[in-house]
Amino acid sequence: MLRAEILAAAMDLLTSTGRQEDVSVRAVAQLVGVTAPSIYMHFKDKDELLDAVCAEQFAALGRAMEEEAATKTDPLERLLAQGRAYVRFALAQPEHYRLSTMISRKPGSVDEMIQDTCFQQLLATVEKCTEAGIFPESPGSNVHIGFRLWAATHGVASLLVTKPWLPWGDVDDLVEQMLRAAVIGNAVAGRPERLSELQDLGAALEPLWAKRSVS
Amino acid sequence: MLRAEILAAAMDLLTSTGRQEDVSVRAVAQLVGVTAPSIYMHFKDKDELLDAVCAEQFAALGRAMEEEAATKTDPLERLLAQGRAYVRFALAQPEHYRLSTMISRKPGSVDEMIQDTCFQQLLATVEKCTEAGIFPESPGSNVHIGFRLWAATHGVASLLVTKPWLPWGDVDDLVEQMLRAAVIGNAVAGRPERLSELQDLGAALEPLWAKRSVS
DNA sequence: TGTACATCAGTGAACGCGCGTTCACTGATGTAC
DNA sequence: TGTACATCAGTGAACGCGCGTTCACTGATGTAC
Repeated sequence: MLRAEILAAAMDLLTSTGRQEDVSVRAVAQLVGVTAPSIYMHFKDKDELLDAVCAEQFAALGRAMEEEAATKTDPLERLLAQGRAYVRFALAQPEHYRLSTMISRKPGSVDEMIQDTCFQQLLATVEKCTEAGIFPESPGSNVHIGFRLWAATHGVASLLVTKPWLPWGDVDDLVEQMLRAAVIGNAVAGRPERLSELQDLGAALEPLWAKRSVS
Repeated sequence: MLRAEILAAAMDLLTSTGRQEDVSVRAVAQLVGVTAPSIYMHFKDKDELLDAVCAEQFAALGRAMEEEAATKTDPLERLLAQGRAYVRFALAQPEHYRLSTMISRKPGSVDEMIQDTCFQQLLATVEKCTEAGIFPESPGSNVHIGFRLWAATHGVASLLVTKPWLPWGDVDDLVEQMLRAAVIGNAVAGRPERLSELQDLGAALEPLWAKRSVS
């Protein structure tokens, strides 16, 4: 038996039961066709197994984002493509997404590095966008923008995953609008002078920069 | 013993252990100073108790948002205030927030109505903003904008709660920027003609409306 | 005022369960001579 | 080619545990006469 088989079984189990708490060492073993103690030949304990599941999940997410982004050359298009891939991926395997992003796993785990890879990918695209003049530039601003775009994307993915029964309307539309609003918002925010170009709309938005400094 | 005492104990336990899975019927009973079976005089089962915890949580969130919003009259200021209150509330009781928004509880539960109350509050402010000309108007657009603003706010709250060790920088700043970007994005998105007012920035953002219709 | 009774919140013991994990073991496989 | 031995993935039984929940019960309190 291979470590990979156990990992695959754990992921399948998460998909088929749809409940993280139903993934027990015993159930995984049974699915592999092996007795429970065998698992411990490949994983120190259950936590290590779940960490591996998360790592695998993030690795796959990274691949999905890369694949989708590869179809575009324009940096802005790439950014949107990555966002779409992210949400689509989350919705395809909701329980995996929940496990990876909504359950606190120890920060020192394997997954952190791979998770970071996903973010680096996003960050690279943000940098390209900044070079193209889409986002404002200041020290560290790309990372901040990256975090905010991630938060926006995660926000919509996460709500769709945990509250699928709400009347979201057309999901593709929601995601598209969400991503665009996030891009536009981050492009314009932090540049009050651009807002004033929007004439009366800029005036309506005036409280956004009137009372607080925007770093 | 009162039902309210049990509820309070359950909420305290969630705070003090910081782990949802440590909230057992037995532990709650012990904290109240009562034996486990007594719980069943006030709650049908564990699920009903957790549902009540969620409901209480959303009720408190609603109060926090209302309180914060009450300090502002300008609709845009109110919107930002509600967002700030939301995130602050989530960060004050991270495990409560996780339980309420990241664990799938049955949609038919008590909490749905109260949860809806929070959203209605946000929606009312969005409507006022639309009337003030901040957001574009089309059938159902206020609800869509409400969902997107919620997603943005939840996104940042949720990441801060589940991944507090990431280098977010100053949290207040992050939240403020996030909320502003969300507002601006939703104000401008869906009105391509406004984007073109942004001159060269508008040109850079051109892919956002060039290839797809924005409803 | 005193007794009999009903009410009912709370008790203590027990149920069956599935869990993660351990341990000494088996038995097939590959290698050395 | 045949025998002796080492390796080691996988086994089966068992451990202790905490869980949600049930059940017949107790014992304090309030009411009726």
